[in-house]
Amino acid sequence: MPDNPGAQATFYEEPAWLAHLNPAQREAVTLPMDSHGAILAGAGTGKTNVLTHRIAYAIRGGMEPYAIVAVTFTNKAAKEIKERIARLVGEEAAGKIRLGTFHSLGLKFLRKFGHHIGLERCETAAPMDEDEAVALLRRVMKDRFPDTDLKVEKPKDHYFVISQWKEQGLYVNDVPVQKTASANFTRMLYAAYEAEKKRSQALDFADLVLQSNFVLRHHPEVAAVFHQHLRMVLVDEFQDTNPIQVEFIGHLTGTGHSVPTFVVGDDDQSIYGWRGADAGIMQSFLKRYTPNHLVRLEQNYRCTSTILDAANAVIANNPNRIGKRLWTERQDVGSFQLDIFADAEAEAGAIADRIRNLLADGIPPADIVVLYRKNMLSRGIEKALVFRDIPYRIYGGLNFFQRREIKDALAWLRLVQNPLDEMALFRAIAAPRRGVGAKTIEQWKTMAQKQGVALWDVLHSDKKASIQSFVQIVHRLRQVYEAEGLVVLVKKMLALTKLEQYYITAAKERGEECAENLQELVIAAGVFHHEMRATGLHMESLARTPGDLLSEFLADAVLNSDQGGQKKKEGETVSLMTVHKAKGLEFPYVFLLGLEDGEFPKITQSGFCNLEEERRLFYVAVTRSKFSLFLSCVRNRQSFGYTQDAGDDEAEDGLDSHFVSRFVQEIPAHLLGDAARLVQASSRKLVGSETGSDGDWW
DNA sequence: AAGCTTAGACTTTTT
DNA sequence: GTCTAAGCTT
Repeated sequence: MPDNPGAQATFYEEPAWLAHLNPAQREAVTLPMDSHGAILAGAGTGKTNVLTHRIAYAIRGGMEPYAIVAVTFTNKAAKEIKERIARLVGEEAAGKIRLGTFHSLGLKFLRKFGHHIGLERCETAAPMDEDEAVALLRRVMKDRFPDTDLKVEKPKDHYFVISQWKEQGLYVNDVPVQKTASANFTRMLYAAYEAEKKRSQALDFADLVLQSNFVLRHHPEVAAVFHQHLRMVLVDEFQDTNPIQVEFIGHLTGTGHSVPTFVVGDDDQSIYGWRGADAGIMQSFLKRYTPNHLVRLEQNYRCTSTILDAANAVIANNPNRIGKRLWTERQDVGSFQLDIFADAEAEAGAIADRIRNLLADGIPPADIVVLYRKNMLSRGIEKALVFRDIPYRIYGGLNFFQRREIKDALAWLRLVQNPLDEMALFRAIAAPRRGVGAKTIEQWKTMAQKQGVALWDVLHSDKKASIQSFVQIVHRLRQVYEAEGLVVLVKKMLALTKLEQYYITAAKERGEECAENLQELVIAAGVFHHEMRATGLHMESLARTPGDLLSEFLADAVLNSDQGGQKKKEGETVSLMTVHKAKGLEFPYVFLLGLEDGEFPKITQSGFCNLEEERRLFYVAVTRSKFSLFLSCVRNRQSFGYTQDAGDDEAEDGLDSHFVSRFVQEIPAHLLGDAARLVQASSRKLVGSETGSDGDWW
């Protein structure tokens, strides 16, 4: 390193700006720049701080910002990291770092190099969302396998399996012959799905990474450009990466992993196994990327010792950990309690009351979060909060860009961006209705095929007035966009298509809401425009193509779909989210509800349960709390409008038997106080029920 | 082709 | 209970 000052400059020992870091953090930040590093960072141990300081350390040492790639798992994390780096090295340098999620980096890559896989107009490409991908598969099934009963062979199920294969890195020809007829049918569908996708120039989520890998594999000259220019690759939340993402990283770091790679993660917080992530990925990194340094961050700055004791005790039940134990210097106790309610209504009411009291005591709403295992559980709390006039914000669930009216509007925008987008065409032409249905489209399709032209060209020769006006609107909007930009385009689109009036009359009670959402879309476009202006490029990337605003906006609507469209501002509301969404976040007051065994851990109807992953999920939930943690469960929880009893026999103190989550029972009794007695009463039935270490357990 | 009615699914987590 | 898709009617 010393004899190569140009590329790596001088890295001094413990500069003053690193003085506030603890020894382990400082060691991680200042690891030799020419070796790989794996940072095992427990919850609340300053993981992001280490990552951002490592980047700043490199830049201050003379590394060019654009020689650094940093990959995160969510857009939110990318944004936060960028802001924090900006504070360390300034906006300009921070803006040059190639930072983004795997998917946004993959998209940027394909926008530049997609022509290698036959992607036309690749520079403005955008992926389909999941609904569209499933719809495409359904169409394939109908066209190619018309005898299939779609109620038996559900498109969604097949899409799920195909996605799993793709996340594992299996291309069509890599999937082995399956054991069951149904699985082999999926295998056939995979090929047909890929063919149709290619024909219609569409991409699904997995393609963003998988197809990028394909290009990098088969075009070493492209890959070479990256590892020649890159000096450092960093991966956040490395425990959640799946095989195709690991391969993507491998392509960037080059043959023999010549580019120093710095991964940060926590095997105890690996909660995306269902998406192909392998909790053992940290271990295999240590084997494959050598030489390397492993640094453990175990001092926790977030939680009280009570909460840490509980979290450590629960996670200790997982075998196969790299192993670490969080500790804190904090002496304050906060509060930690469990409540058991009769039903979900009582639970929601009690939580909402408690939140109201906290707010009355002057606690800012932004300090409070309600966490749950699955989105559906937000409903009860929502109701209770609305009843008490408490402002809240739901993260995740059905998001803004997935609403029907918004998707219709986006279809118009997509058509303006690319008239050859057939899916957008079908959607836009029916919103509002203009006398075109399945039959007409079939005719057009055959006509297009016969003449060897695009569907869009066929529309031009149609003499019907409604079709002509449709075509005219698209052309007119294109001119509007080119002359006046994105925001005016969205406004004019609503005006010319009369979508708002259409929904007000057609959607009845929901009409007003639809119209409001469409107005919200104008605002979202304005915000997006503003952000792009402010930051130069929204998604910094490997392939920094300038890209036009419309195609960036459309891609953002798919890749970053949970942002935007929320009327209440962040910071003024209580937060509601799933535990998955909460990873990486922290709140002084955390409510964790729905802690019934079978719900959390989730046990499927077939009896399957990935107990270790569920336990990690519980560990993530508990360690979000900076001060207070309120756990709760109910004896009866309704689902689908029906009441289901939790247990059929009763313990002597009137409680149903096995309903409290086994994870709660793994918490040392002395930490739970009064509630421990109740838990113990319900735990007798559970003794010995845990058989296997993971996977199926009964 | 559009609008209405009904049947069935959804409920694990997300880019 | 709520939402969507398929089926039936106009």
